[in-house]
Formats: sequence, structure tokens, C-alpha cells
Amino acid sequence: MRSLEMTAPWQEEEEDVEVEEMELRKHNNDGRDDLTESSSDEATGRKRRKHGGSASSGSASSGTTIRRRKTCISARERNLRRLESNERERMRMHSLNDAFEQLREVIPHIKMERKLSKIETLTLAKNYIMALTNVICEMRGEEKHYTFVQDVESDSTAEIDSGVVDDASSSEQNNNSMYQQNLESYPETALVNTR
DNA sequence: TAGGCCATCTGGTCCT
DNA sequence: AGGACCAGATGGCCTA
Repeated sequence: MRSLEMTAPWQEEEEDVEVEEMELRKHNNDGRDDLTESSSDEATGRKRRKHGGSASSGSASSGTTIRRRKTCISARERNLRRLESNERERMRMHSLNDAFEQLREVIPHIKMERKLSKIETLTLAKNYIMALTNVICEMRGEEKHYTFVQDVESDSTAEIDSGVVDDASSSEQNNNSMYQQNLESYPETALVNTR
């Protein structure tokens, strides 16, 4: 694979610099990554990765040499900024996951042994909003905004009357039967608070 | 063992 | 200029 042969810009420096970076990274892991190394995901019990993926991703690697020469900072400085950037990205993803967790808590759904995946959470949230919108329309004596269609043939669960594009429809088809059952009964289950 | 899901790293792009 | 956001890549864990 191509990415395996490539190296990150800050790894293209002289060897002595590279040694410094490795030590820096090791120290960084000692101090900060004990969170990710030893702790496990509370909900799933999964161990978090200590190190991530490739040194460089395919799409992001073009033109980096020129860019590197423009910035007059040392390899150590680049590495430091990269590590700081990684930390921020981790924190950002953690906050995103917290938001997903909060969303899971407020979405009525059939209790499953495993927690809802992200795509399941988003899809159920969307359907929940649609169901509630219909309830509001009903209370106002208006026509329902959305129509839930149980189409066995197409495996599609919810169709939208108002022309809103169903972004998750393709992803829905990849989910397991338990999830499908959950979705298919959603208009009913959405109105029953299971908390 | 394959496939799904996920955490993390990484570099590019956008925004302030 | 620096941080936030994004998407691609990678590898670990889990389940059928």
C-alpha cells in the first residue's frame, strides 16, 4: 500500500532529529496517553488505541514538501505542534462522543445489550424528530408533515413527504436486523418513553 | 475469519 | 498565525 512507503514531513529530517522526536513522543505518551492506553471505553469495555494510523494519509500528503520549506520551524517544533494538534483533536472527538452519549440518553429506543452506534443514534434521532413533528401537526389539526412507510421490498423504513433528503438511508441498509426492527417500529416506540 | 464499529493520527482547508 | 473542522488511513476489538 502506498501510504506505508511514505513518511510524514517531520519524519524526513536527519536521523539525530528523528531520535529526539521519538523521545519526545515517548514522553508525551507517558504523560498524557495513559488516559488512552490504560483506560477503556466505559460503555463497551474496549481498550483505546495507544497509537493511531498511518504516518500520512493519501489525500493529505501531496505538496507537503514545498509547504515544509516555507515554514522555518524546526522538526522538534513541528512535532510539538503536531502532538498538540493531536491532543486537541482527541479532545474534540471526546466532546463529540459525549454529545452522542447525551443524545442516546434522550432518544427513546428499544433497550439493547449493546449501546446504539453513532449512525443508529443519528438515524433514530432523525426519526424521533419526525415523529414528534407529526404529533405537533396532529395537535394543531394540521396534516402530518412526515409519513412513515414500512416498505418491506426496498428495506426502507421512513420516507419524507416534504422533500427532505434522507441522508442516512444508505447507511441504514447496512445495519443489523435488530436495528431494523427498532426502526420499523419507531413511530410507535418513539411515543413511548422507555427511560 | 470477515465485517462492523471505533479511536487515533494526520495533513489539508476554513475561520477568527 | 493558530485553532477548529474535516476526511482518509490504519489498526484494535468484538460478534456472527
